[in-house]
Amino acid sequence: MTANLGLLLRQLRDHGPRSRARLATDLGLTRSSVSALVADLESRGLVRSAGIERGGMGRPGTAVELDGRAICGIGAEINVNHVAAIALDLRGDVVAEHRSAIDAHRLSVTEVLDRLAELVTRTDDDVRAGGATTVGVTVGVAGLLDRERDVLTHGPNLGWHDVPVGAELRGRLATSSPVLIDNEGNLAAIAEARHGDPAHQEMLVLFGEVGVGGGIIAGGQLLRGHQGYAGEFGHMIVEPGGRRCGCGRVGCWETVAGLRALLDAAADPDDPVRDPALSLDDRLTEINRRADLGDTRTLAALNQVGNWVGMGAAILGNALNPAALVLSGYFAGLGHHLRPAIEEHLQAGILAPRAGGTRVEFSTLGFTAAVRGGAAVALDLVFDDPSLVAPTHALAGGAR
Amino acid sequence: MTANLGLLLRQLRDHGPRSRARLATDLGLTRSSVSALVADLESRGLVRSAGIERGGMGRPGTAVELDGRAICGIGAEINVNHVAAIALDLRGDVVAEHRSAIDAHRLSVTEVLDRLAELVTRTDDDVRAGGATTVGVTVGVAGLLDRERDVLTHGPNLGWHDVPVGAELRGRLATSSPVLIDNEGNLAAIAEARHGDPAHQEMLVLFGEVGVGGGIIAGGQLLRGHQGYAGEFGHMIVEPGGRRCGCGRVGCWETVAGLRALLDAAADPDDPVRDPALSLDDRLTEINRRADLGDTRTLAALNQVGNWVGMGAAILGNALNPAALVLSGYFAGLGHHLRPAIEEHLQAGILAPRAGGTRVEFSTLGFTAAVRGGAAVALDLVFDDPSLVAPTHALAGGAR
DNA sequence: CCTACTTTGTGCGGCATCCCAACAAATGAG
DNA sequence: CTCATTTGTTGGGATGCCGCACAAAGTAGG
Repeated sequence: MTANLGLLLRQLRDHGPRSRARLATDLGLTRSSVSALVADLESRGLVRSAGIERGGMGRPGTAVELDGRAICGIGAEINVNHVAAIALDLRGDVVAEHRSAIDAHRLSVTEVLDRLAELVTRTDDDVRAGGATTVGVTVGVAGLLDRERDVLTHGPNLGWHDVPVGAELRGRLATSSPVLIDNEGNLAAIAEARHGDPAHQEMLVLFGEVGVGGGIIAGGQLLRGHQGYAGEFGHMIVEPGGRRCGCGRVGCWETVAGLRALLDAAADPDDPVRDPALSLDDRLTEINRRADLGDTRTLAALNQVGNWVGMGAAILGNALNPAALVLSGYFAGLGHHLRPAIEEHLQAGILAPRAGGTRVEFSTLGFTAAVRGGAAVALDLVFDDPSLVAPTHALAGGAR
Repeated sequence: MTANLGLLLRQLRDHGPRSRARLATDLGLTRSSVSALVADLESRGLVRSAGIERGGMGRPGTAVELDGRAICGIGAEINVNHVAAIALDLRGDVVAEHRSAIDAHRLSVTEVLDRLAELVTRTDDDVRAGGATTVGVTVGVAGLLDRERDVLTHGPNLGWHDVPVGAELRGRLATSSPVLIDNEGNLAAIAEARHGDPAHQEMLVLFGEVGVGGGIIAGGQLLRGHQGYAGEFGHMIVEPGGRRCGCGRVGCWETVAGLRALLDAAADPDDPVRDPALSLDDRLTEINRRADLGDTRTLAALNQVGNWVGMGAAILGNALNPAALVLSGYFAGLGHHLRPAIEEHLQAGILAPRAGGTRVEFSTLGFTAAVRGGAAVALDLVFDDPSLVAPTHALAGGAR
């Protein structure tokens, strides 16, 4: 069984370096089994020794830690304003990162895919230059995917329909490693789950940009739903008879909690913070500045959006009872000013006492969450079955 | 590894009797392994031969099926109007059933628990009389549970607070088998998942009574959330500034989709369909009768409730993308008249094309869903680890 | 400094589980 | 009646894990 190999690797990822003896008690295995497993993983270059670990009486242990030098996973992203790619090693450290600003509405599908393929190729070259191997590529796309047919069926924000992103990219990359496609919000959720407190096996991630998406982490794993459409929080109808949404319906959550709703309330149309030509980070910084100075209109807008975010989050909190509500994307950048309204509505709207123990957290990953999640999905191939990585030294046994 | 033992048992449960060869291809094992596993399970009395299975060329196979005679699981329920217990065998067939009408508001906690314990004891006696063994008891309660401390913390409908239901019942039962407690709506969801199409590994169950509860089935398993409070759909706030709810808040879903909302809209206060002394089944039958006759007030009330049910379900559908939306409890009894409004709002409110493939179904389990789910949870102990059941014949190997 | 004790990591025999290959059994096709 | 096909069983072998014993490397205390 190769299962315990992955189990051990995950334990090191989620809880950091530790001795073989500690691993044995943590995983319910014997020390001898762990020794054998560690030797196997070491021969594949996935773990290494990390110095002596003193602790009280008895012989000190030699800590084992993840070794990031052997393999990498690549995550990529196609968004309205940019394409990007990142490579993470087994430890989750950034090995390479490339990003390119685009305007998806002015470029053809082919051109966008060409750009992305170039970024991924450059990233893969960086990985190889470092002596590592890429085990997989996962591309996040803003839209609804048919993961069985490997096609982006509806990408309203991109203006794309029925694009076989995976196949197109595979053709351009000429790589042997698997190329997967996934939903942008889902990947962001995976990244937050990896990056946050590992005790939070149940979390709800809200990713705010122009739209509002996200993902549900249940039992430590992403909840995808029947056709992979789970997490389309932005289109929950929370205000019947409210504003019209880009999706054609009326009263969707993202019409009151999305970036546009905030900007409409906070600034006049000719205000620079509403200029799409400026970088989003700069615009958010300006909004924060105004709020810090006590500008009433800005504060009112933030309060209003925070109220709506909290209301929607409370609905989801009653349904899902997450341990943490992670706010990512533009929500994170304005977290300080949004928190009071969000927490107030969460407390008020959730049945369970003290909001069911749901903590409100703001992401520190910024807008790289989606690509990081993509890389994590690629790396999961190895965490699921470490025997995929061939042994390097001619040491112990063959590759299964 | 005992894992494949349970895997095989589940396969038989979910997909019916089949030959060893078929099991081998289904599960990705070899025929020889399956033979050994079946022999093991047979020695424990969990499976048996079920005649010859002809199919085309070659030697016919001997089908293997679940054997219900060895063990049973017991499910029980504490509700405002009744306590109940049921015993299901491994096949899911009803072996014994007992029910007792009560009024929880007029009885003390002790009296209610005494009543329930008596029902469970009688059910267990029936199981034993049939020559079977009870492997576990699961009690469903209408309220919020702290499953770690094994306590019902908040049961507003029952008027209970901080009652250690599990411990109290264990004291009264003097049985060695484990006694678990769980949320009523969650257990109903589990029962629906077992009873419905096994392909529906992702489903959303709404259980309507005075309150509205339910559960989320994701990946074939119940989603419990951080503290086990997931599925409290009734208290999602869908109508800010709406009606006051029993929970103290305003605009909860169950104030517009619960039984009381329907009755308020459909009948005057002195109408017999609003008489709590009459059985709920009879009152629902009367409502159906009026609707069938075309009574405009009744139809309008059903339409209005159906609209709210559909709206709430659409919110959850966007978040969860289930394969099926199962309506249970009083929704099921009025399914015929509720369906059009529900489906209309589901189609309108879900972003994914054709509502993400979510089918609307009405439960056929009636108000027994919760107890059946409880029994199923108890039986899961065996499906998780069939080696818990000691071999009966002095045949092959010891019990691990 | 030396001994007793504690904890870590490794080597070896044994057991359980599963796969592979071969073979007997039961049936349909010709 | 013979052959092809599929099923179920048997025995040999590989693998992964456990249990146990033992060496290694430290602390505590005299």
